[in-house]
Amino acid sequence: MEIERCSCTVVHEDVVEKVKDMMPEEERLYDVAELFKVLGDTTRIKIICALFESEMCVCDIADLLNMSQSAVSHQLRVLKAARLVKFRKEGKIVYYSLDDEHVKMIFDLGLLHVSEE
Amino acid sequence: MEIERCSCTVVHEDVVEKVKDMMPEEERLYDVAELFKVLGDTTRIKIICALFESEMCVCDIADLLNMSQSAVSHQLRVLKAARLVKFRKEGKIVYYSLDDEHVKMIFDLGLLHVSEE
DNA sequence: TGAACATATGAACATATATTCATATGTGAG
DNA sequence: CTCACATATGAATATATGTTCATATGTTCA
Repeated sequence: MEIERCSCTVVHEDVVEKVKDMMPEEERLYDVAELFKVLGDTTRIKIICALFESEMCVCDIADLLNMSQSAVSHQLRVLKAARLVKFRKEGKIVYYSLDDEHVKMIFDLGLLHVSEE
Repeated sequence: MEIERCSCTVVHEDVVEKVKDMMPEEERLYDVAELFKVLGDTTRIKIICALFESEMCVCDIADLLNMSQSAVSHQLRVLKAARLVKFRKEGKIVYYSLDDEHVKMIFDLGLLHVSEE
């Protein structure tokens, strides 16, 4: 028993077929969405934006954003999982920096989009 | 009475100051995060990806993604609010297409990032 | 005008997620 | 070894958000 999803009778089947062939794999699309989801949070965008300028330790970031150390650490974890930031340890201090060159480009394009008009 | 946000004593004040000067306005960062949040959903990414290939009506999209017309319409509303898609009406059919050239570039960079290794 | 249909929308519900709080881990200094 | 400190993490809570269901809007055609 099939669930009726599209009640419309006039579907442009040729278009749908053509598009279906061109669509990347489901998993790829999921991963891309996941990446943008990570970028889609004010706190994380601020962290990334800060790291454009300089590597920073967790305390620096917490101080800059006026947030708790814990909250920052949690978000750095998410950024790290998305391979957006990397870190180096110097004694007990952990310095975070950007892991990727694309991020700057993606961010700039995003900024451009929201800045238009 | 001030809430203690960063309990750390060793903050690199010079770095924090320098970064603070370089940070875009709070509002801009909020908008950028908002844009990526819109891109950060599987359904919406699929819709955008489909529209790379061709304009489509709501029914086409619902059929392609095997989703309800209502769910698709709700998501198109979000995409429209973010100025990512535009539409034209032809009788009772509404055709959606991409509103922006950046989106393709942003998407491709995202795809590149998640495709690496 | 009225029926059929494509799309939009509001409310409700279920799920995801960001921050807080408490605490654990790991490192350097004495 | 022990204390102080920078960071990480788990559980809990509050909030945001995607989909469904029911229904409204608007257009075409008879």
